[in-house]
Amino acid sequence: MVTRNMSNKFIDNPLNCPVTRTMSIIGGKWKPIILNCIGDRTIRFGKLNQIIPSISNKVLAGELKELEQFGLVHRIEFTEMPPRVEYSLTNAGKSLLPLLHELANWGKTQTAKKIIKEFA
Amino acid sequence: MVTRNMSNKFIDNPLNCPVTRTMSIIGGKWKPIILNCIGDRTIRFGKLNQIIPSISNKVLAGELKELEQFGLVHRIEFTEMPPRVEYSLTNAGKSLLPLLHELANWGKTQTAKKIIKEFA
DNA sequence: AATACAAGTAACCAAATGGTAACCAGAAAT
DNA sequence: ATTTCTGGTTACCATTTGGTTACTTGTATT
Repeated sequence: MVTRNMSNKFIDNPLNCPVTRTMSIIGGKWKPIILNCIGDRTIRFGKLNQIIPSISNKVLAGELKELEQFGLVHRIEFTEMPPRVEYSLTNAGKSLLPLLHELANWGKTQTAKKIIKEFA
Repeated sequence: MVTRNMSNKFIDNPLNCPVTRTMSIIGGKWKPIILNCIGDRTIRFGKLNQIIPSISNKVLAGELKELEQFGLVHRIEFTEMPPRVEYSLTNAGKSLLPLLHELANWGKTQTAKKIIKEFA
């Protein structure tokens, strides 16, 4: 199995393609939104759930756990009752912010809005 | 259903979130790779299939059809035998190139490579 | 007469993803 | 005594996505 990218370099495996790597890390329905929502602040689980009410807490918990395993998100658990958990981006996570910003910017264009309007 | 983005604006529908819009247009396993592979050139179906051998021609055909419907890809069919079809990016499609470039760049970082190595 | 070519399509199947609803802990407030 | 608070987990189900194989078309070559 051989993949070749735009500059005609051979790639023996899809994960050697940089675009594929990025997408397999932050692709999916919720990850970029979550990362973007955390941004530069420290935020509690419940607050995230408020800001993105259309995500179920099961899925939110799962995505956050994955992002934490990837080292993109930092999780601090306070052993209180009721529990408190705070999330923030690690430096690796913050390195994604410019990309996420571009993602958001393109989504603001008329082009994007028109496509969504027509097909969603 | 109400979503609020980083700047704390309310969003009554996930598709009012720019990040979600972009992801629902170019997200998925293959679309960003295909767009990036087309880039600034005109390219035949078979050539794309050579460059991305790990995609089945059924899926490649489907993704290209969607991208064409979105107005991101231009398709010219020559009525010859055997058939010839050429794909290129429309201006709307080309407006994605900076974003795709950023996507690729982040995928080239050590951070990305390390995550892939550990979890794929 | 059979085979190859390019660009798909059709039928079918497997896996990943996402969603729902119920439940848990242990202290504090009603 | 019951309800509330938070940050989850579990079991289960539906949808979406992606993948495999075989087939088509008309001309040209072996």
